[in-house]
Amino acid sequence: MNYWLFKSEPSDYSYDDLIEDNKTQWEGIRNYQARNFIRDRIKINDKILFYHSNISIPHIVALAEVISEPYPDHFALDKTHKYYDPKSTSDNTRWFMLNIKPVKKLDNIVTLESIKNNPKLKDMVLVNRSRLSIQPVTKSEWKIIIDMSLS
DNA sequence: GCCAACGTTGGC
DNA sequence: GCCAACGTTGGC
Repeated sequence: MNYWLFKSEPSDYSYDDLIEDNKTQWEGIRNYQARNFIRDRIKINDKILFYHSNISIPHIVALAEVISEPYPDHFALDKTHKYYDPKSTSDNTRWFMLNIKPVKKLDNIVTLESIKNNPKLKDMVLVNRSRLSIQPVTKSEWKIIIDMSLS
C-alpha cells in the first residue's frame, strides 16, 4: 500500500466534483515523472491526499483511493481535445491514466502554509518540488497530515 | 497578474 | 548532447 498526493485546480475539478461523480478518470497527466508513478508504482487501493492548487489558500481537502490499473490516456489521440499530444500514437502511448474514487473529506483542511510551517514535513515533495502534480507521500507524512486535519 | 522554478523542444 | 528559447505551473 502506497500513499500519494494528487493535485487539482478546484476551478477545473474539485473534490466536490469527485463526490458528485462518485468516481473519475485522472486523465491529462503530461509530465514524465508523474506518468511513471501512474504507470509503474501506483496500485489499486493506494491512498490519495486530494490537494486543491492554484487558489488563494492551497490545501489538502480530502482522501481518495485508486480503483483501477493504469491504462492508456486516449485523450492524447483526440485532436480536438485539450490534452491532445501530437507525438502519441495508438501503438505508442506516451501517457497513462487511472480511476479514483472519493473516500472522505478531512475534518479540517490542511493548508500548504501549515505544511510548510511543520518541521516534520520539511522533506515532503509538496514543499520541495511543488510543481509535480502527482507525488509520493510517506506513511509518516500521511499520518501527520491526518493528525493535523483532526485538530 | 506577476514571476520564479522548472520541464520540454529543437537547432546546432 | 548542449543549451537557449519557450511554455506551464502554481504560490504569492
